[in-house]
Amino acid sequence: MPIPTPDGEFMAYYSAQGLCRLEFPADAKPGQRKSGLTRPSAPVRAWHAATSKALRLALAGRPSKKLPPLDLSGGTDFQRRVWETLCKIACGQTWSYGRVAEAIENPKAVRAVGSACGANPIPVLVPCHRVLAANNCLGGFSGGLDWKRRLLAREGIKLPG
DNA sequence: TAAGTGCGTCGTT
DNA sequence: AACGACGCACTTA
Repeated sequence: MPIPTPDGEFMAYYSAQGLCRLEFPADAKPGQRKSGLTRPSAPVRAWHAATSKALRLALAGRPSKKLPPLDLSGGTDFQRRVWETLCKIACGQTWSYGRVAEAIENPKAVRAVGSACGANPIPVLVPCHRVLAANNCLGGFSGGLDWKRRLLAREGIKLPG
């Protein structure tokens, strides 16, 4: 379901367990089919309201009080451990990939942590953008580095350079 | 200091 | 067997 924001229209997808995917606005919107022939179920509508609110707060660089239930069952065990760890990073804070690796008690799996971040199905709400490389430099971002910079800037985080 | 190279390491495909 | 959203040690200029 679409989520209009000042930064464009995000797309949220729900499973029976909760929010399972969040997509950045598509820069080009070709055959945007009008979905929503059926009205979503009551729980999904409630989840979507929570998602929308949390997303708009996050885009404004503010911590969100409430999140919808997240369905992370799409990932492997390792990925879920990483994603759950990401959720512990407070707004306005940044961790290094190495610190995340330590947090999941697999300190040498630094590079694998990077891969897991890249596979994060719910960017912004699962704050993979708060993970920087060891030298406090940007690293990468699945949605594009410009997004990562913007999100961090709005949380008041300054980057070298 | 800044930029480039090489290698260790590990989960995923 | 190959490939990364890494980290570190170690050159060069």
